[in-house]
Amino acid sequence: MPYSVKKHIACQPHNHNDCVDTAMALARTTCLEAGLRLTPTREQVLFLIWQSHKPLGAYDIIAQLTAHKHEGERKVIAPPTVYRALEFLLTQGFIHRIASLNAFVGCSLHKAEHISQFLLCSQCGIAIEMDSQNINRAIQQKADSFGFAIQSETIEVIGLCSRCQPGLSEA
Amino acid sequence: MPYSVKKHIACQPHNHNDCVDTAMALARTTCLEAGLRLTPTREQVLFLIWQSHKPLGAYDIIAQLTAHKHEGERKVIAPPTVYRALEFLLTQGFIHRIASLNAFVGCSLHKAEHISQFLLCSQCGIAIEMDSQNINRAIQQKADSFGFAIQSETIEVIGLCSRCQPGLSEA
DNA sequence: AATAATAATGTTATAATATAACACTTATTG
DNA sequence: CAATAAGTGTTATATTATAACATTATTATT
Repeated sequence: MPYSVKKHIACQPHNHNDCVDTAMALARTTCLEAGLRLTPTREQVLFLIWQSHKPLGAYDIIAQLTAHKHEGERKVIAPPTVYRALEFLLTQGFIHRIASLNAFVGCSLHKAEHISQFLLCSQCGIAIEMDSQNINRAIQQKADSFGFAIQSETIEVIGLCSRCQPGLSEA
Repeated sequence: MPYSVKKHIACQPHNHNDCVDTAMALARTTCLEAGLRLTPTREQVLFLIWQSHKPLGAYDIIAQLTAHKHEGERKVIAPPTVYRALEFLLTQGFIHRIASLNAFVGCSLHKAEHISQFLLCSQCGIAIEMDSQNINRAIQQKADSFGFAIQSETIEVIGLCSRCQPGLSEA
């Protein structure tokens, strides 16, 4: 691997618990400050999404919530419950929806904008969130040239991450 | 509207039959040269997609095929038939799938690459295909920096087209 | 604290999108 | 013309998402 290639945190060994903790803490703080309610359901859904290293489907979340329920609890989590939590988390910018995968992933940027730029590995499934001003500018420029007013963006680049390419397995 | 704003062909009054004819002719030629079969089903599906000014859902196509069948024909078009045709057309690059809409739209560029860049109007539904080398470069650059090998791209920018913005209705 | 208003969740049903599996037919090849 | 491959028909079902209405929990108001 060329020296100039930097590895995304998601592609390096790291203590993912820290990522999760940071994200959860940020969500709690943000909700507290904005007077929004990070209810147990919403918090659990956010946690499960963050804990996963890959984008998680809504029904995966349902399955995990059902599996992880406490002993003696009888409740079955139905789709609307999860989809409502997802909608809340999306609106707050805590997660992104990956349209090409019908799945959801934690937002690792602390911005309110509805811009979503991802590299998605077709082999291991990892999602690397980009934050490229060059991409933003290029898109803005092209949209301007058509008199098009941008509301939101879905940028999903499918390919092979550095770890999944033959001959690029070493750091 | 500022003078610098160019209008996409799709946003201008134009004889869309010409667009459709050109696209169909290109598909026929391409298939002929490549030894591929543009069967009646595939041709009909491509035609319906091109005829539509908005991205078309698979079940819209099924409905139209069923409605447009000739008198006396008894055949019911089932989902697999249409999805197979869609897969063929996608593979050949004759159409694109818009992931954020679960819909399909004709490819107005004559390139084999699996790059898909669209401006999608959230009001009128129009799909404007972009072909920006600046966007490509910016994405390629960012992908390179992560050692990520691009296979395909889904670039979908949602917003308001020039015709759907208040105060921008005149040419 | 009791009440009203609001927000969130539970529940049932169903809509919308997509594919698996196998049978059958049509086209192409040798 | 048989053998093979390619395409389609058919049935069933998987997957993703939402509508509609009842119930519970939270917050604000008397």
